[in-house]
Amino acid sequence: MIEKNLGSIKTHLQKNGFKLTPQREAIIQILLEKEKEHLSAEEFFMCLKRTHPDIGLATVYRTLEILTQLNVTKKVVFEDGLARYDLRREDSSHFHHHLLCMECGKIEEIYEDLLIDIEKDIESRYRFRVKDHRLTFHGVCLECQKLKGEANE
Amino acid sequence: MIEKNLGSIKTHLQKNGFKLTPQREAIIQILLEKEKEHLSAEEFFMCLKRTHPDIGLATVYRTLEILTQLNVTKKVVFEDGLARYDLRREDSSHFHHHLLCMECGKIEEIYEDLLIDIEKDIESRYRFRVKDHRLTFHGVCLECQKLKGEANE
DNA sequence: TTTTGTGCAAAGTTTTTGCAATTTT
DNA sequence: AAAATTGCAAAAACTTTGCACAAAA
Repeated sequence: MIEKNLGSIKTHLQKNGFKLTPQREAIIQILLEKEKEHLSAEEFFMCLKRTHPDIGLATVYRTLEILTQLNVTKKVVFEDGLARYDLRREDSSHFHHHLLCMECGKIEEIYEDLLIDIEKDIESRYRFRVKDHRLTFHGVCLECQKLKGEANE
Repeated sequence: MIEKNLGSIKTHLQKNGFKLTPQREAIIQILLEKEKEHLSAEEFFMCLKRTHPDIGLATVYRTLEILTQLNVTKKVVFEDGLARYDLRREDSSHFHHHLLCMECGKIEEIYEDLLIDIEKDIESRYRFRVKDHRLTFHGVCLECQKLKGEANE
């Protein structure tokens, strides 16, 4: 339902009774531009400084909260405790996982649904209605493996 | 390697050059007692108040950090941003996932490795050396489904 | 014109740190 | 005795909130 373009997100906001402000638009713009990054509120704020020097950090937080509520973004918190906001690819599905390098801190994204069968299994065996998930693999990325001169096990 | 009993964790601490203090012992005790809960540092602190009224919150944080470093505990952060510390079942494996109810906030644990094949796949296709993972399903637990009078879809 | 949103500053939370005193080994 | 650990209070880091003013519908 939600496409990853400015227009549809704007429409979606309005349909839900939210007003369209330049600040919100700018934040959505960043979201689309930096789709593969995993920006924190502070980082959004920094990105916006150039084009919107007057925007307040509180507005960034408030907007990201609305977008998360509207299922446009997904709030993800890793073990550092920082909240990050990722654009959701589609509305109903949730194919989106992370590979977090323990050496350099880099975060890669994976866009595959690895969990379809597992979710079905959880639903039937635990009688838990699954709506979403968070899956992150912690490990060492290829670059850091090379740097450490690791032999392939 | 690490068993879930006080003695072995104490030995493990000592082997790694950490001293054995009553505070640390008390924290490990709570960890073992409340194994199925997902206590934050503050909650550990509260639990300890009765038996160790003089313990400082900073000590709780410091000890939990050491235990995490030694792979005795696993730090888990959900979307509320609060750090929680779970006892690891075993040292090398990592069979431990969560079901987080979006209605009542309850956290259930699952002790099955659902991800063995997926991890192998990630290792070979992304060349990412997987060391650990975090998997949480967000959804509605059975009790809340009943409360809401949901029909089974 | 009514309602919602904004920026700012202040307050709230959670976690970390510096340091003198204390405890472990 | 030497080294590590503790509690406390202060600081840091991140996020939320109150409010008067501004902007959108």
